[in-house]
Amino acid sequence: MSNNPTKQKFALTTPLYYVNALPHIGSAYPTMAADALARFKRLQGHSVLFITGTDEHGQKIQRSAEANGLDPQEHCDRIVANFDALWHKLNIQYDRFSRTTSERHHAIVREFFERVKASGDIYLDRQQGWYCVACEEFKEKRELVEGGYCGIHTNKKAEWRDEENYFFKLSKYQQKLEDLYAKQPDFIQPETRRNEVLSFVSQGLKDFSISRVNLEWGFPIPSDPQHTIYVWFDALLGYVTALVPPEQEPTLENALSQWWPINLHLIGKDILRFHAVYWPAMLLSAEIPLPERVFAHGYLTKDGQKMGKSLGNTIDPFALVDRYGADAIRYYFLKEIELGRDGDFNETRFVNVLNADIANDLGNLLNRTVNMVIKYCKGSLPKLTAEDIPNENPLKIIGLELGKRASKAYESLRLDLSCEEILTLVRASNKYIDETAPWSLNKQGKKTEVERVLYAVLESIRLSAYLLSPIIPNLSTDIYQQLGFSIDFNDRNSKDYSSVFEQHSQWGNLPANQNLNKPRPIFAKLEQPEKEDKSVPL
RNA sequence: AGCAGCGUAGCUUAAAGGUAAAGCACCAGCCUCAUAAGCUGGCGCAUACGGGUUCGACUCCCGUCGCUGCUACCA
Repeated sequence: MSNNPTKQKFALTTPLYYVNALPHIGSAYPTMAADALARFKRLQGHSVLFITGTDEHGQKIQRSAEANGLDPQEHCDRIVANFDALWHKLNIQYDRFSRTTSERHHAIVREFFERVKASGDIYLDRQQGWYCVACEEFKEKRELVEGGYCGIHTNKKAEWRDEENYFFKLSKYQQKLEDLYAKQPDFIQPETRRNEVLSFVSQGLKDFSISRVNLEWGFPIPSDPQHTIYVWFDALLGYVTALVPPEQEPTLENALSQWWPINLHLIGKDILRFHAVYWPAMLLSAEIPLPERVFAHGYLTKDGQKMGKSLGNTIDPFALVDRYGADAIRYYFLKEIELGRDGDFNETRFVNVLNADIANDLGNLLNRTVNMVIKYCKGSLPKLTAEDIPNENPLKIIGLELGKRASKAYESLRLDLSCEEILTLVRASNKYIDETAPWSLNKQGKKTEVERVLYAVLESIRLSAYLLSPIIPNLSTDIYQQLGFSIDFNDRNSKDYSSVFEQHSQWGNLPANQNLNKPRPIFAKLEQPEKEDKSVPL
């Protein structure tokens, strides 16, 4: 009866977040999505490695630290603690937290650099031009405003620099990259992002510089410590470092032996090029197999507007979780926004969605049904199995297809669609109750019919909770426990549910005679936020 | 500026030539097992605008307006 296929491996990453400031909703969003996918894969019985982490080098970090009177490392440690705290608040179950300031990472960076150098893809060249310290980059003359100030940082005067930098021969990989995109059409997702990359690459690739002089906070170029390795040959390797089991030596061999190639890099669209062009080229140079998929998520707006410090409309993820709880936040961002597109946060909409879907449709459904079981069936599940429910039963019809449909949606990172699919069963269940009216059946003494109805509904709730557990693990656990299970969806190692996806994702899995627990609302209805005084601004 | 994409009911989205759909919000009716939840119905008289192709266009073509993204080193 062992239904345990060979464990498939699945490794995925979030971006390694830059620690120049406290974590914001823009970091929380992809991390929640990645967590949901990781949980789904674990649910399917896959062996999962979920990597997140931080990118901690660069002049900006050094500056931020100085501004706060801190040593850079101390500064990083503090910010990292905040990231970690937020991940815990949001119930993010990462497996590895990769920090680019770790010694282990240094070792990987060094080794990787040498590999690429050995391929003849690194060379020293002179770079001259106007340099903006704030941007940390060279500017074209046309990008400067009057007086030689940076166009972006108009209070910063660009400095003339004439310096030697190390370069990576990206140009050499033009054809190989184009072959890759053609051969692996799914390498870059979604489609619009892929098209952007294709168009970019087709314009012809130029080598890019991978070192800076006058940059202290970073790793030195191994053979030439005057130079510091600049972002991409440092940060991207953070994914690789994370693959080394903690007890093993940080070598490329150890890193690549078990979990490579990474199956999914979930990133923001701002760093698409680096993941979809630079990164595969670097790996080709180092003769390392390529990741499977790079998926760029969209950006968030608040009430239809770009978020920004200057606008003063940022969303504080800590405050949001404190106010509404992790599951509510996860649900909103994952269900209401398609991952590959831009999306909006609006508190009124947030409250409406949570109340409608979670408090009313799902929460109340559970509550009303468990109550009926207690009243009409003495508190334990009917002695029935799925075979006792006719195939024409509307819930059975939907339920039997749901596992497949939801899985397909999860696989393609359409978490929104997955939720929507599941909700159709939830809604149908409420409708089914009204149509069959178990309270009337009970009065008429039709015990068997009451039991069938309640069984069908409870099983539908069970399946819905199961399939939603990657998104709302706490609520799913709560539902399962009221249904009499002792399963905790936050228990990563639970043998109770991992590896038995085939059964649990199937409608008809509810055990007969199980004792239900006392019904209590799983999610209290939210109040609409105070209406802001919206004085017309015109 | 060039290239690409988008613009559907108050909101979020569906519908890739054939009577424009769903959820939320709002209103009414019904029910009572339930978290004033649920069910039914209604409202909203929605395809940015202007042309064109077609028997027929949200869908294809052209133009206008608006928004977004990309156009190399934005950690």
